[in-house]
Amino acid sequence: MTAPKLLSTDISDRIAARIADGDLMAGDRLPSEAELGVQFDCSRATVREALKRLAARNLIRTRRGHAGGAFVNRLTYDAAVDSHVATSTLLLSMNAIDFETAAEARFALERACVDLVCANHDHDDLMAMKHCIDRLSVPCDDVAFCAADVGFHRTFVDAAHNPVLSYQLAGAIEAMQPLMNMITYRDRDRTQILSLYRGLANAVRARDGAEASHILSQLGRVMVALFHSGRIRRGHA
Amino acid sequence: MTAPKLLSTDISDRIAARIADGDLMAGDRLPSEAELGVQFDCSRATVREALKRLAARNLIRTRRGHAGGAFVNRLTYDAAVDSHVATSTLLLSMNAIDFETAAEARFALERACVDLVCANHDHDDLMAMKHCIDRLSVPCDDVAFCAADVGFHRTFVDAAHNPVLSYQLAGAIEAMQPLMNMITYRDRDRTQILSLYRGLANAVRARDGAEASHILSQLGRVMVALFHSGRIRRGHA
DNA sequence: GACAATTAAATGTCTGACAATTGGAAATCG
DNA sequence: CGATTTCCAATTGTCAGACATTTAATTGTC
Repeated sequence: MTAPKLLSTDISDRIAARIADGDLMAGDRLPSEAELGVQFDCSRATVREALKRLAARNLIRTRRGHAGGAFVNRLTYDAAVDSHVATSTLLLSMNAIDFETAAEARFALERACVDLVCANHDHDDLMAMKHCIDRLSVPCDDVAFCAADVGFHRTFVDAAHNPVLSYQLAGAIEAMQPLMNMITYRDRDRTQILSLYRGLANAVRARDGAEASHILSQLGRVMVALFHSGRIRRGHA
Repeated sequence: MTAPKLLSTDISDRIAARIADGDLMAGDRLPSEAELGVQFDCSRATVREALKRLAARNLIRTRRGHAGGAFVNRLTYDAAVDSHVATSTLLLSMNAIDFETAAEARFALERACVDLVCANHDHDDLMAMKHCIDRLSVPCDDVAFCAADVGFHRTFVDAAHNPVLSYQLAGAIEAMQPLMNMITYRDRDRTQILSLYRGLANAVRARDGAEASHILSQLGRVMVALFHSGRIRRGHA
């Protein structure tokens, strides 16, 4: 007694399999909804529900009009990052992950980038990091500070010049933002964090991986300490 | 002139936002399709398309029958890993990532786990790693070898005892399997890899992070060399 | 040849209906 | 009274047909 598969899920699974197998390539056009209805021997409404599933997974996009229809999507890095971030955020929020676990994972992952960042970064990366630090230096509310903070970390990761790494890390970094948003930063907290960021940027410039790694570990400890020092706002944005 | 949002996507986005905000909690029941149709002033068909989108993203599940309806899902780690793996696999396959880039990212990420694995592993983890090595030691075809290989790496990562890390890494590890499946392993290749795995397991047992990290770097180089040595099968499974 | 009107093809939405499933309530039987 | 069966109502799953909307190609006109 397996689950009696619903018709619409069966259809979407079959089409998804053809895409994953490379049978349907990016850019290919699927038959029209009416034709698919004939092929799968079901109504257009059922086909549509199957297509909506695929569209939600970013596997296809639909265009209306004369030469419209459903087309197999090329999955871009941006779309994949969006999807990854959304899933990660929901996972953390729905499973009551404690801050230590999330922070431990995040800073471990960022340390994983250190060697590549030191090896591959260029002048533009350093400028981008400096720009983020400048943004963090001006007075602003906690939410804006956290948003700029996320920007700094993503800039750091991108400096590894490895898109797969950037994609994977984006999920970990962005998903932590809701947790970080709960922290109320005092001025001296911000000063301390900024000082560590400047140190990190300098270590990267000097291509000193050991120092950069060390600073990231410190950062992790500082964030956990901040979180546990009681300065927690309740009721997120 | 932003994109003229479709009604059904607008509805699914609004419901998704309520879930992400914690307004709708796991287990909560949404109004029936008919009621939602009244609320959003649209037909049931449109509501259904919106709900199918949410179902495809694992945000809700639907039950038929008397006390049925759409219920907010608790996003489990397993479901999140499945989604992450599917997205990562598609991303790599559709964007023609070169093996170096993917391998560089993967082994960097695994090195990120080394310290935690050495610190947190227990006896069960060591046994699980040994079991995977045993499976890799028996003669088998390349596909089975790769599958067992994936098992070893996931066991290693899980030994860090950080579910967030396991979740993130699963995407990187599993997504590389199709690329790994293209390699044809000679006996001496397998011997070399197994020897490195045994060394890794021993380093973990000895909680020697530096040695484990070193072995992982070696592994990365070996895999890239194997891939570039011309022993590539074409036409994946 | 350039521009406007027409048209055809396709998706987006609506309406109404029926089938399938499920949980609970009512009826029945021991 | 208690256990079992039957029935019923609520809800999703599917179907059929229609109309609205959008878009690109075609045709017609100047």
